[in-house]
Amino acid sequence: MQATHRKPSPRLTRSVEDYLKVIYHLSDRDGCASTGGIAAELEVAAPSVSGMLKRLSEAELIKYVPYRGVELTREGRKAAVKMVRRHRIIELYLTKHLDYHWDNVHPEAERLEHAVSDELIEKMAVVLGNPRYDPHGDPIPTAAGEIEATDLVPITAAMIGVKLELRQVATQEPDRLRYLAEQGLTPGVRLTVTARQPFNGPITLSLGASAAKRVIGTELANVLWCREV
Amino acid sequence: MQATHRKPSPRLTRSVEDYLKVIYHLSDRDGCASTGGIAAELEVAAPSVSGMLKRLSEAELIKYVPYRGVELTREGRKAAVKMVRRHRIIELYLTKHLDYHWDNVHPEAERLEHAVSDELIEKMAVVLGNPRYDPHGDPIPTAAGEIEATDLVPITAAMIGVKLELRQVATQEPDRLRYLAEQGLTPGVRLTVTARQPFNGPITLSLGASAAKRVIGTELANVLWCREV
DNA sequence: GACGATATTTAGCCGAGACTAACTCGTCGC
DNA sequence: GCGACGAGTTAGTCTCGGCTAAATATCGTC
Repeated sequence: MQATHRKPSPRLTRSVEDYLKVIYHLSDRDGCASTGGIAAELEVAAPSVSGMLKRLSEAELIKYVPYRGVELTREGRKAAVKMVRRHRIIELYLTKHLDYHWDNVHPEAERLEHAVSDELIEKMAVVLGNPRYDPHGDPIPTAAGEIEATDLVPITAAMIGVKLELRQVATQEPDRLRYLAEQGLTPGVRLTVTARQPFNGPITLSLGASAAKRVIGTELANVLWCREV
Repeated sequence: MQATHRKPSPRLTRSVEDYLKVIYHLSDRDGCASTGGIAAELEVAAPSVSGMLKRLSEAELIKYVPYRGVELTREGRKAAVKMVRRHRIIELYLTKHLDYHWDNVHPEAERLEHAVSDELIEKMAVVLGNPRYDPHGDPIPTAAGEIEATDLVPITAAMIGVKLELRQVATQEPDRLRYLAEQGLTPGVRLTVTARQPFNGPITLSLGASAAKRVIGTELANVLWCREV
């Protein structure tokens, strides 16, 4: 009788926000989130996760069947998407206005996202012109909580010869990001796969207007998501 | 033998940062910080303060004599001044670049100051041109931890007829700040006290180039700090 | 110099969120 | 259909930073 009619939003703790965000991302990627997966992502021990899942479940932010798995409730998803919006707006703001780069902005955003108010996020969004993508090409959810469904393929799965646009770079590792930027592989660039070696061998790309060649290994190629143009 | 030769800076908690900052401000204002004063400022119960003071003392961030009082150590003061720098840079940044105003910027800065990195603060400082004062006229400590000694008098203590510059507005209350701004009483403005009613009565000011008159009560006048020009 | 008012500390408690050690469930191989 | 193994949970502990109630110290007053 007390659970259905209101939400005073008593401000979630930093930890809770982190768990929700990770559950959201893992569900998105793998279809579900496991205790072990969450533990690995947050770098905590598995029993800590079990404990938190129980609390989140009581707060009705997740649906949790022990030994089975975990799923966000509507409210939990809302909170998670809000964190994603915060994170991506902050990343974009820092790169556009405060001399951060796509390879070092992640940790700063990771801390700020728990401290900013809704008001500040919306002010940043206004200054940025209500942007739709962050520096890595990830879509920014709207203030209402809607997020664009991405329909991208990893470059490793693209057909040879098809004209592609690089849309998303799915890694946070500074070294890789720096290397990719040096190679001109940033969101928005046009490219075509011109060759692919067998047995997960390197992929050859033809890049942009200059048609410059690039050869990259599959490990790196797997973080490059494209769409046909 | 373990205390004198290094400081790995294991990153203070949010609470510790808050306590140090409050102790710094109270010592600055009253000459010393009492348990009760700290408790009132942080809106926690007195025993919570006692407990924290013990911990801070063990961490050698304060010198603490039970029942007597508390004083920052060199290291504690350094940490406190760093928080002051953060707070004031953030306040100025938000007002200059993100459409905040001096009457609503304080709570936002209060949360952000615990989340930002040194790097972000220095980037903000660069964008702001290494500013020396925040929106309320408070001096911003340097990155090295030096803070300008202010030698100001409250307008209630100023002599009649002397030309003054309003330098600092020492309140955070939104209503008061809004009212003062409406009256044109913001840092930098020139003014002269033209009359003062007895028994802590209102003070009459002549303001800026226009010589406009303003009458304000002592309570408000006490937050206006000036220097002779 | 004793007394009462006020400030402060101690004692004991709680919840969040982490940990390790030990137990249990689910699943896969035979 | 039974075991074994790995993933997940329970049990028990810890620290931080709050709280209330009760004890104690300090200080101003007579």
